Amino acid sequence: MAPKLVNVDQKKQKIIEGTLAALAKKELNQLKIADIADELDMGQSTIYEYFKNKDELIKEALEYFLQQLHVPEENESLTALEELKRLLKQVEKQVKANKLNEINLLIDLFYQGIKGDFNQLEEVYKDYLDYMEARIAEDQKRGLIREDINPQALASWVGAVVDGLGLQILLRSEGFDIDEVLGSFIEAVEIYTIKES
Amino acid sequence: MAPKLVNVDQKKQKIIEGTLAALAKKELNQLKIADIADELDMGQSTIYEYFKNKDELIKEALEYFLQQLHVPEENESLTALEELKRLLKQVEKQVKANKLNEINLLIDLFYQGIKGDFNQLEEVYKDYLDYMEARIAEDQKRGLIREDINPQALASWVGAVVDGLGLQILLRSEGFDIDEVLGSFIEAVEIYTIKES
Amino acid sequence: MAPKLVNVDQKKQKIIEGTLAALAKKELNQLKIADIADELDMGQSTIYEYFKNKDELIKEALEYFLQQLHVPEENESLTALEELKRLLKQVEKQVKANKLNEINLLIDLFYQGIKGDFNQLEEVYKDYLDYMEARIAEDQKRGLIREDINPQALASWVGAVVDGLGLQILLRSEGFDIDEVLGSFIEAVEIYTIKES
Amino acid sequence: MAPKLVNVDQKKQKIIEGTLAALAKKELNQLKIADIADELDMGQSTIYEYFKNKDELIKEALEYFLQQLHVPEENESLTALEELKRLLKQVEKQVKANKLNEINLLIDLFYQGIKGDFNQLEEVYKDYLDYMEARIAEDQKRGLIREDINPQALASWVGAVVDGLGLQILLRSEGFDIDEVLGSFIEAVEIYTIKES
DNA sequence: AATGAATGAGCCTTCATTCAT
DNA sequence: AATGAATGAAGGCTCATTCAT
Repeated sequence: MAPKLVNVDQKKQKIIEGTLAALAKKELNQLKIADIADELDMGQSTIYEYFKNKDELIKEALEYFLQQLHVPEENESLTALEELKRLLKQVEKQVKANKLNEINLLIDLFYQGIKGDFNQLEEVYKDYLDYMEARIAEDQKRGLIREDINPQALASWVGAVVDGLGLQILLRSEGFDIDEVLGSFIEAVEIYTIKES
Repeated sequence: MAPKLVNVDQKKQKIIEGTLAALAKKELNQLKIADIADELDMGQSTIYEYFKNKDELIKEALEYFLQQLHVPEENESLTALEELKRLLKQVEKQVKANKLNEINLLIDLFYQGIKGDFNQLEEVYKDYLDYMEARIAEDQKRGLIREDINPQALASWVGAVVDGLGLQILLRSEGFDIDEVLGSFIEAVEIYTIKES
Repeated sequence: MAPKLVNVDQKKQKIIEGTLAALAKKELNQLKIADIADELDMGQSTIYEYFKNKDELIKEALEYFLQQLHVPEENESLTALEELKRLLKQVEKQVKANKLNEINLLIDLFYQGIKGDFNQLEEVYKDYLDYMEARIAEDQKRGLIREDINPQALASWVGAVVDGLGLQILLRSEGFDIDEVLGSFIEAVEIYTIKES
Repeated sequence: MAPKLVNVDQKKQKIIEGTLAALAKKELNQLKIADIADELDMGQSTIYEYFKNKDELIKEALEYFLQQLHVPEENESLTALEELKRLLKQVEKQVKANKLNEINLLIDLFYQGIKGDFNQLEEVYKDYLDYMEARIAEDQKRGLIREDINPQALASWVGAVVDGLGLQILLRSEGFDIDEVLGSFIEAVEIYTIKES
């Protein structure tokens, strides 16, 4: 009679999900181990059977969260502009669905990343900009985007707007018409990039 | 007969500066009163003679920091584009002078603001965007900017790019050519806004 | 498999008793959490697992102490005079057993109550006087006590003497013959209350 | 030109009065040196020029307060009953004038005395009971009080009632008819003590 | 003599983490 | 494997007291 074996990874996964669920209710700033244990209906010490310490858990949870945001592979055939629209639409959707939690969590994530407590972010962020840069370069080959544009530079500030808008959304409770803003931005990018005949 | 008199505001100022200096060495997250006292070579309790509590001190320090970033009044005659260039130049200067501390502190500031621990930020940020919006609207009157552009929307995403680039600067240690990025961005804004004859 | 289980109420009880024991050695005024923890040979933080804060603990400890002083229900058939004698006998016993700690603690209790830091006392004290008043009224019905006596007034000053004597006992180290005092007082009450034929 | 000399005792007196004034507004428990300095409109450190430390100041202030309560010498020809009535009348007056501050301060005083932080009290209290005892003994000689009463015992419980009533007054906000209580008590003492013919 | 300024010692409380079952 | 129980370490804040002028 083999003892009941629990798949460790499965359990870690559960705890990570509980952590994210707890983060949806409380700032990372003041998230306690007790909150996570409560969320999971589990003893605090159990968490320590699967994670060395709180930092480790938070790190893995944020990593997992990042992965889930990742661009689906199937989209790789999109043009840069389409990809940007897709991305902005996603932001718009989150705002309209009032799922500010996710944006909020992203802010935490950036914060941790910048502060050096979450090195994964740098890598992931770079991957994301590289991906955007690759789309742009390809579009240039296809003749959809002016060749004299530096793909890396464009990817950089286009990516920046997404992050910056995230901040604004959280910061400005009123007088923020997201449709107008996104529309205006897209238009500017189109005018700037599109090869004039 | 007369005991030593200290200019209270001056002393508060000193403590605030010490706080900012301490913040240059340690995250706001984990900044202790002891750190500030050490930085100032002063007893912890002395700080409490001038500030009600830690939160108050942090708040005033961040406020002071914000004020120093503020646009000089004399610039009010700048066009929107000039103002944007001025702003970007300031960012560029900070980066090149390797004064990342300031940007870093700005990040803390945003973070605190978003988390609701520093309400001033919302106001200041709104002021800033309003200012930019006013510049744009005026330029439209002067015929420098296309009239069909929504000033608020433009101000919004232009501001977002600046913020987003700040994040990127801190996040990407290499492969980030700031001149290229800023140049490209400025160019896009020019093309988008300039009234075609 | 099963972790150590502790009866929470039992543990709280232990801590309360430790608190009272610590109070026997140190004034409530200057009783520190550390004193209680030391008394119990326990970490300070453990106390906070069972009590929200120091005030709460003190409150519950004093409540418990008060309860233990409470009149046994079986005595409810006593006459007012018998009840008074019982009460005074209890005081006498405490004095002779040199259990001044208890009286001392009562003083703390009164002090806290008067200062408004321990609202229970007012209630308990009122209950006690009400009980005495009821005994008196009943005795009046039975014809044991003169009807023209105001039961509430009598209960009031009879109760007062008990408290006042407590003070005296603690204050006067010598020249205090408790038997004489109690005897004299009882006699006065008898003469005053007994219905003359 | 002689330097301005301040009568030290006069200054100490002022500080003591300020302390009592401050005590009228705040519990002894939580009276800070700063409160006293504020009350006197004086720097904290000045107090330390006249008193070694806080304890010393409090002690002297309470002593002064006690002295002021003292029985006027001219009353020494009163009978015990008259003296008791005078005392109770004083209590009644304080209650009706809503000058609970004084009673409150007396409580503090007793508390400090009992706790051993204010040894003067024991002495003063003993003096007071001795005085009452002497009155009683004299009345016995004059034939006003039954000779078989132990003067010390009577003085003791009569004093106790007065103290106990002070506690009750502070403790019971309502349902306390002071006239009734004092009347009943006086009556009992009269009946008990008066020599029956 | 007077006092503004500075401060060290101390206490309550929180929380991540360990231990014992 | 799971967890209830225990706790050490740390930090914010108060306040009596001292120092320098």
